[in-house]
Amino acid sequence: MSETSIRYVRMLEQVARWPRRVSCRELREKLAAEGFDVSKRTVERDLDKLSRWFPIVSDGASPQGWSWSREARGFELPAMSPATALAFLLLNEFSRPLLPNNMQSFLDEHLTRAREILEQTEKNQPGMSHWSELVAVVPRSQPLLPPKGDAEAIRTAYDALLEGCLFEAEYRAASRDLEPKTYRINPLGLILRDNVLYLACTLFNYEDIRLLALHRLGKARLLDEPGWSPKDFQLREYVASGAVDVLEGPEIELVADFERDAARHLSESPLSEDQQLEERGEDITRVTATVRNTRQLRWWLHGFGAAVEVIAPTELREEMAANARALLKHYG
Amino acid sequence: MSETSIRYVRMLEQVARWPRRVSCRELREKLAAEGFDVSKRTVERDLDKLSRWFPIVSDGASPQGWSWSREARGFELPAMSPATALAFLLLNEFSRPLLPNNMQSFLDEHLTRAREILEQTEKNQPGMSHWSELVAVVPRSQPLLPPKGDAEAIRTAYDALLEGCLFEAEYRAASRDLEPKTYRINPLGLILRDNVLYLACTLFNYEDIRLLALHRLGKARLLDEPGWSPKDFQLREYVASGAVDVLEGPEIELVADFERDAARHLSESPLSEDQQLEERGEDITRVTATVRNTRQLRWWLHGFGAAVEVIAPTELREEMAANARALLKHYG
DNA sequence: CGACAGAGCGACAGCGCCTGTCGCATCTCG
DNA sequence: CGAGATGCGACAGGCGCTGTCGCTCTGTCG
Repeated sequence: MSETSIRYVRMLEQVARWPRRVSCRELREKLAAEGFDVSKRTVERDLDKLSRWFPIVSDGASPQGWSWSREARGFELPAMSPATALAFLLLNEFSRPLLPNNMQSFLDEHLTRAREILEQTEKNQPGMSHWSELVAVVPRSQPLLPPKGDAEAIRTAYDALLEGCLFEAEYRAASRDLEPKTYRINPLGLILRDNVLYLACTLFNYEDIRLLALHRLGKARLLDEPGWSPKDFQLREYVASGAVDVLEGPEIELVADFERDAARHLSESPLSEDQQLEERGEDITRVTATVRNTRQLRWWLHGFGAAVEVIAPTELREEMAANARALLKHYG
Repeated sequence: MSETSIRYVRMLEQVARWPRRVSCRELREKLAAEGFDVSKRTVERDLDKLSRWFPIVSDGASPQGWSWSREARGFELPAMSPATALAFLLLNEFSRPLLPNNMQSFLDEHLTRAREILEQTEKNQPGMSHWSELVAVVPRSQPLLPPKGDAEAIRTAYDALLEGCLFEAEYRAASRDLEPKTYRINPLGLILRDNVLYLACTLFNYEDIRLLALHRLGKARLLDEPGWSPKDFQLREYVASGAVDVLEGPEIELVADFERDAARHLSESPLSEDQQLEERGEDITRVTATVRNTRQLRWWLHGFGAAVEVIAPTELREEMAANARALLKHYG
């Protein structure tokens, strides 16, 4: 079989979505690296031909820069299966309130495709409910509205992180009235907490690690300077060290008495691999499990209100007791 | 330009991933529907040619069934951008403990691709940290382990829902010792709650809506009978009606005093569009917002422990007070 | 068991698409 | 202003693609 058709497909792969562009010269080199040895003229002709069938465009400059048009509806091979499309929809419903909206935007093209797939599937199955009627999410936690940010600036931060270079951006501090300040930022990693994305980084030439909330960035531009890593920096260790405000405590042996209804779901979604449930009659289930002693744990236990009584460890029980006394002071 | 190359791409689109298969005859009809009028022989030849360049295989039966091989690494056009790949990674980190594992599996091929994209990007940027060092998630809620289910059975449920037909499966009731029973199931919709997927459906010829936990299904097979909708059934309304155990209450005007640190994140991730914050000195922030009166709301308020005092509405305040008294009884 | 329809596939000839080359116009940058 | 690079029209040759034909094989139905 002629290599021609295959070359076309590879060319389409090499052309990236707008605003990234590729020149004929680069394209020819990349193809050569894959074993397709063709003349410059052929590459030019191919791009011209492909642009008649696919939404790829040239910017008209010299040398020409080719890219997939911004709103091009792409596709994948093999095509997304309807079951996967359904999973995407569910994921979207589920994660919308839990994820920063700028992160959602990265998944949008996949969601668009998922909807197309389902619509197509539906055409063969008239009479069924519409796909949007097939999935629903009952949220686990109180939905909070995700913060809005400057999409352009956030993308720049992603790119800088990936390319390992510095960037410059304005940052509005948390206190509202302060003027935004411009920083030279050396990105080290992304941290997602609740529905806020933080960028771990260093500023200017300082060595200390800072956290910037991505949605407070603005007016960003990439710099042509390589990034660097403070010695021995490891994102996971940094997070585990508690710098992000949530202490990863040591493991403890938790013992707590739950009202039976409250404990029921733990039999299917256990707290830990070694969790044990013990019915103690009179509507009480005793739960024993090895868990990390975190703020989340307290939050979760508090959530049950009076439906749970912590038995051990004693320090935790004492904390819960103190909290109960403080609560009663509020409500007299 | 000849239509030949375009036809190849369309053919690759029509061929689905294993175990779904397509025959030469079907393929020819589909191509004809798209305007590619070619002879049967040509389709046969094309498939043979394409299989030399792409991981598509024939099952050897007669008539032959063609599909993308099971472990084929697909690709998409235009290619996934590195920023999107990073978002996928973050999403995966984030959602792993919150989603049923069977749902994760549907996203696996996209994750594989995301990792490839990042690895390729990294090759041009040596010296940077590895991509897995670029993202971290600090969970918002107590991580529970997602329940494990029969992947095959779950996929069958998805397929039945999409194709609008009945299926048959075993179901293990929540009480462990009961024998699994076999049901004829008419799927109506999927509901995700916490990290458990439920299938809204009717059983046999009954009219009443039931919820089955997907991970308790086993030994499923599609039936060749069309599904049906109970009259006036609407998934969203069904969920909103509180059938899924979480009551969607009416809207209330919540007024509550938070400790200042506890309220800080509400300035960026507000409870509602109309939320108002008011500093009341002495480390107290008063929050006013219109929210739904749900169990989640109580859960969320409880989570703060003594760091929040509900002022209005009075019924809710009374509930919180009662809870405080009950708590103190536990801890003496 | 036999007949028939449909599918797979090798062979072949002709058309037309793809390709490298050449030359000229245009653009960019020093 | 000039050198080097890029864009593109023209052209001829080669070979890849296509429909047709015929043979073989498989599965099905009576």
